[in-house]
Amino acid sequence: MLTSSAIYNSIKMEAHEIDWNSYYGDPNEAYSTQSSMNPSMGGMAVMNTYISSSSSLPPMSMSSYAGGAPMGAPPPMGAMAATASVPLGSGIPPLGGGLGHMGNAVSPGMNSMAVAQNGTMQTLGAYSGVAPSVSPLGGYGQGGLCARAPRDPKAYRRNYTHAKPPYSYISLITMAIQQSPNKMMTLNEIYQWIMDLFPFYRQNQQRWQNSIRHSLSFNDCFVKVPRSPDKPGKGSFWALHPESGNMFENGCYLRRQKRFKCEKKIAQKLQAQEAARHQQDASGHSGTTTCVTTNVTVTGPDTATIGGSPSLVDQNSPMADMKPPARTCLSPLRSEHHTPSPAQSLMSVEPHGNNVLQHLSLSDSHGHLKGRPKLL
DNA sequence: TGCTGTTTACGGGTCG
DNA sequence: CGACCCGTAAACAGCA
Repeated sequence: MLTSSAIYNSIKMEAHEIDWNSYYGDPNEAYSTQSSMNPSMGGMAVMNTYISSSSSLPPMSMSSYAGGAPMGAPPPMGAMAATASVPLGSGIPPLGGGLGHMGNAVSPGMNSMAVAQNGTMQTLGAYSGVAPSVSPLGGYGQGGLCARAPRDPKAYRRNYTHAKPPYSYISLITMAIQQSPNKMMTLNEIYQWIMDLFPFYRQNQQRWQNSIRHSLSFNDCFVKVPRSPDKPGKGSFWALHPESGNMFENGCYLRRQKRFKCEKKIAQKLQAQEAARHQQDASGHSGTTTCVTTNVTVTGPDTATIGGSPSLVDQNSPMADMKPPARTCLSPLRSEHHTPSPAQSLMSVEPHGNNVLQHLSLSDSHGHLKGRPKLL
């Protein structure tokens, strides 16, 4: 069984390591850790109530997740441990055995919330180590790091349930997608998943949902998977770019170490801009007979979209050049064991029955992680 | 009409 | 201090 200290040791903290157990010494505190609920939870000792418990969940229509695995009401924490086919803490690698691993290890019947919570369990380890500047806690709860103690700590802690989680939207989306059976979700499912887990996001929905949409579109690490004709509905599925695997290194979901960028996509964008510039130049020199030729290659309606049609992912498509990342398993979303990459997962559910993403695993990658190559 | 998706812009925070 | 990441707002287009 993993002890909380084992989890602490296994996760690279964003900043300082804080012993929340000692801070929340009072088990009756609203924000005490939940290890007392079930000893078998092991590492759950570091879990706090940023994650919604079942009791706090309002009745809401649970959408059916991709793959048809219905998401029921989250079970109590104790039930989670009891229903998990893999005893929590026993088969989980000390590092990198988070969402991705659990998402595949648990029985399909086990609701995805449990998986998510299991996965977040480790994430919260990093969470508890969040730097004051990053955490919504501010200086709160930082023990010796606390710049100014709240006048009424208990009252503060009670509001803590609905405090904003320290995860970026990209992290949340990544977690949501990773925990889904098919490693892809619709926009609405992502909304639901986030709201189910984090009460904070049940308010101001317009604001953060706009950010979610922006994140999905703007970040190359998310790819759109069109619906199959036999699965009509609104919106496409969203999956993780196969190359985006190590955005969150060392289990830290607070801030990406590297930003995933698809080089080919960038190149195409530059080419398009170049072409536009040439065209503008050409029109500006309309008196001349100069013939401007460009090398712009049209690769499809949306270079970030995959699986739309057999011809969509061709050799010119950025997706055609993707391959599963070399997994050294640093993120809790990935497993030491062979967790199917998002691409591999998608292969089994590709809407049109084409192994579109097979391309991804066969050809060289043009995707890369841009940004700080160095870890914390 | 509302949702989904894309894009641009801007400001704040973090890191080397 | 610059580069980068992130959150937010907003405008716009397409679609069910």
